Amino acid sequence: MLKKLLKCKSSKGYHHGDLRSELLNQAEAMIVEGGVQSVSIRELAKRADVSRNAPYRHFKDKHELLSAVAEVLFRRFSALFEDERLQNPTEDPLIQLEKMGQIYLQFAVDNSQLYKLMFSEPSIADGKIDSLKEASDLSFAILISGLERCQAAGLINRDPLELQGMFVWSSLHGLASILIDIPCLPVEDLHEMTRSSLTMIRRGIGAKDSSDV
Amino acid sequence: MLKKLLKCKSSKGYHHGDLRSELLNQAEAMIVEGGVQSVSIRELAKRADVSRNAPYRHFKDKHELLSAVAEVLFRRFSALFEDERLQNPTEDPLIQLEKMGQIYLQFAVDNSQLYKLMFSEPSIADGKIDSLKEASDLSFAILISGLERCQAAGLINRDPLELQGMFVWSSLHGLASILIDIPCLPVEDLHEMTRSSLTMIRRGIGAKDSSDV
DNA sequence: GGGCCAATGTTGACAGTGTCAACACCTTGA
DNA sequence: TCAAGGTGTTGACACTGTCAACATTGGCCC
Repeated sequence: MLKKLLKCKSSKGYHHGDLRSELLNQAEAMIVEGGVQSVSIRELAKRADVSRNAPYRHFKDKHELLSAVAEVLFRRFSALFEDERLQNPTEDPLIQLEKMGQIYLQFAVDNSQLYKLMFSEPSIADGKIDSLKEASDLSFAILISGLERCQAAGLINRDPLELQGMFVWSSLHGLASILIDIPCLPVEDLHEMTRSSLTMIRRGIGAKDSSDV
Repeated sequence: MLKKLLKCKSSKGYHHGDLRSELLNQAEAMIVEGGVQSVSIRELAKRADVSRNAPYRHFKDKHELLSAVAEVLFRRFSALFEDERLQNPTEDPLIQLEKMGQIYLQFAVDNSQLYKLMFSEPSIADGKIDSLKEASDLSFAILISGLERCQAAGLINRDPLELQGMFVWSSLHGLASILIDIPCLPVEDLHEMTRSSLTMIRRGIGAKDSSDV
């Protein structure tokens, strides 16, 4: 076992040592460079310095490979939110929620190709890959718990958590998708757009007074 | 010209008559059946009963073909909203807006594969295809004008129209995308989910009272 | 230690794909 | 009538995902 770790990536023998991880990393790099479309198993294998069909020893097919990448991303994504909360544990939960929103959009814009993969791939959809579903549920659970604390503190309405979570997530995901897919807006506007959207998520578009900027 | 129309789709000669439309229709059908992924130029040509490279006389490449399909869809999409407004021209603009929201989500769910194409294809993104950009802008313009009327009637806040439109569109698009890509929710919930989202778009998640169901 | 077994990597093969180039046919306008 | 150009066809190429058969290795039991 120790030997395996030591050997990893050094003196290339017949066995690679940690090909699975290597493939995931290279696939991610390829996606960043040219989008999901640009990923081919053969090119991927070439990058990992391995023969064209080696990846099939670690992933049933291309779809399973991409799903695995998506899973890694969802976990990294969730970790961003966890970190935020761990660093400021006593903060006003509503402010924490807003920060999460900013983190969400920043991640999506900074990693647009990766973000697209996370949702576009028909991967969460077919319940085939349990670990992926689990990883994406985790992100949602963190959002829900944030909303729960806000409700407990009387900072937001006591609507059903699922519906509220769905709405917040929708709004963020929608904005992220639009910013990514229709990049007519200069990136500098991201901050204004984000702030404005978060404000509207809080107070909606309508009626009542709007005296809080 | 008349001859061309008459000949269209009858006695197949060397020239098809209206291959471009035929290709668009068949492509749409293929997308509905198996998603964008399932569309191949060759299979498409086979369906149109024409040799494999004939499509290239009408579309530079596959991307341009799919963009053309997307354009058709955007125009059909916009027409749905226009129809709604034309049928009830004097209605309360806020109610009109809510109806548009329902139409939006219904279309997205009923035509999930087509809806995905409209946004997922890197088509609006690269400004290459002007007519597509124009078609998608049209949808947004209709939304904006709806919001404008609501503002004029004092039914919603007088926030900048672009920001407001962006927020509403984000929320709808996000919900649509999630419902499509993560179909864990039974379809019966669509109505409840839609209603809840539209309510939250109006009054947000937070603070103030929430005494209006 | 020796030898077997499963895991891992490799090569051959095949059908399918997008797309370019060269050719065939047909409609139309001068 | 006939040339031109729009439209459809066929050949060719490089590339892809993936199956099947084979090669090599590391680890485990005797």
